[in-house]
Amino acid sequence: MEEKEDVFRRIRNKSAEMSKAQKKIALFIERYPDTAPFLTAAKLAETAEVGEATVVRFAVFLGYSGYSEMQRSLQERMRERLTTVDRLELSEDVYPEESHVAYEVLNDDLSNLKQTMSMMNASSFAEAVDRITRARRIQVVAFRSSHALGYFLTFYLNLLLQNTQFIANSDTMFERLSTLGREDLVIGIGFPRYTARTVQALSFSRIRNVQTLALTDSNGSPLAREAGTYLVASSRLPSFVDSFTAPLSLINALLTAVGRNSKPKVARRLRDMEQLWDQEGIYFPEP
Amino acid sequence: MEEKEDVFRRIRNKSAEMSKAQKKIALFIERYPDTAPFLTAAKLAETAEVGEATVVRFAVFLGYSGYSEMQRSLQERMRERLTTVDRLELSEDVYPEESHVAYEVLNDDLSNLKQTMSMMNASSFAEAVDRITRARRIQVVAFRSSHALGYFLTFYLNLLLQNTQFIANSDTMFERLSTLGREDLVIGIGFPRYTARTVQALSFSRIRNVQTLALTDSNGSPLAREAGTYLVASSRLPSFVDSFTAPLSLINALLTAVGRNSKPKVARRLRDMEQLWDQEGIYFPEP
DNA sequence: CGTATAATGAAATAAATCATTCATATAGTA
DNA sequence: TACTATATGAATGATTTATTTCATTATACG
Repeated sequence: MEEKEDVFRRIRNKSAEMSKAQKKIALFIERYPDTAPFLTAAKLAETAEVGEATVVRFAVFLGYSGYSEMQRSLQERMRERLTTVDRLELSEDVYPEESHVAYEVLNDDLSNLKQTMSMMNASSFAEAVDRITRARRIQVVAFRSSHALGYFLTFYLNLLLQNTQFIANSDTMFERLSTLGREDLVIGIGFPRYTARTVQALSFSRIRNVQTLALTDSNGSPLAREAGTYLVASSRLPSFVDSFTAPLSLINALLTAVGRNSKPKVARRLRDMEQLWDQEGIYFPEP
Repeated sequence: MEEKEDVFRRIRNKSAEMSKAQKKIALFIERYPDTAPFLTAAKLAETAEVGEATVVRFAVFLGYSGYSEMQRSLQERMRERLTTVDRLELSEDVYPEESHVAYEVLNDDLSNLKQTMSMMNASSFAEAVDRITRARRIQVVAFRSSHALGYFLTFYLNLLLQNTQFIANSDTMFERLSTLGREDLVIGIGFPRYTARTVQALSFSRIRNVQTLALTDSNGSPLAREAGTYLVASSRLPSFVDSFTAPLSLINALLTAVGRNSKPKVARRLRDMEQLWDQEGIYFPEP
């Protein structure tokens, strides 16, 4: 089969010899591949903050006869992407052998997310957000493969509230837990096969009247039994790996909610960070 | 919020009062929803075998100001189709106020996954799996919020291959990278705002003929430019958090593929680990 | 069957969009 | 720093595309 010379490949091949303004255009197209195909040359120029003529020259530079031809190519490519996604729902066998696994797994994670959405308990979620927002100190407990989730949650909670610590190995766990009181919160994260220590952390804290929140995979999980509030996210995959995709998304949701909830305190801090990011970044404004 | 009045709904509502030629147009749009948005009025007229004027009148008949507006509506709809999951459209209203954020975020992560699937490059994926499988030693480089992803990937690669190390702070990075050779692999993970060190790790390694693989958010990412092979996963959220849901799912896919690739070796290893875990009581006993 | 009414499409006109020009700005080099 | 080569964008011209007009054809109805 003929080598596929779509816009994105051409951009990649020629990116070395691009001028400043051309790079702006390239970056925009790459970052917004489903907006670009519909834009007129003028609109694209405006959004990428370059002159209209430069956009046209960019198309020629990539080897097209003009802007129109490049646009058609972008549209063609978008149509292909769409059929790829749609076909997925029909049959998995259509995909080339070498990437079949990828579609399988991503598709299962799609299901995990949908499942999680439909199982979501609104009041538990609200309660979780409330507890996090009010807590004096927060300890996140997550071992082994859940470590990644715990780290992520801790990282962002500290960005928001500056009161969170991460317990990632069990050596000093109980010492640290025993410093907590009833205004503090322990967040335990555990998925099959559940780590015994995480369950212990929750029950230990609950007995001592420390608030507890669990992120786990089902209502029947041992963590759910021990925690004052718990949230559920599916993690099944036809693989030896457990999928933390849905739990991670749930954590995104929690963080976003906490961020919006504690507006006055957090808002300025976030705005400062945004500014910092803007200054340092080479990002395009959203289309 | 205003009821979503897309072209297809309008067509259905008005199909009773359509004339013969209008029915032709409606049928074409419904049958070729991913071609129609790109056609000019003349082309659409030709393909549907009606006059050009009739096409324009059809748009007005549906309540648009003209053909252009209908076309924009079709394009809008097409863009949404690429990311939105139809089945869930209903449930938005079902979500109560207090957990609406959750709905929003999880739904956006669904979009991210879908987007990632549609952008997936099959041959790059296969190449990535191959490089991981063949590598003598693997170094994973991931800083700041990508840390969680890096940790997760390292954790499982070690489970599978026992040859992976994680570079999470930059102090000793170059020392460690300089011990690698052409049979080794560096995996860089970076999302906006990209950490300069991660990019440096990749370019440093590439120059020294060490194999490189990047996980990043778009073709335009600086990591993509530096890496021998790169995989793309969307990470956009309307929040201060970046979403690593799709990247995580991609990592799941990589791990699963690597696991299946090296079956006999891995299977025994996994069995051994299970035994070990059982003996040490790391995991909570299954009920 | 004949007339009134609505629908249709080819062609003319209006609007939008693309491509080119040229004066100015920027980057690279001696 | 001054000079050259290159890149850039506002303005203009060319082309494509949408809309309107109007003569013709199809349809409904007494």
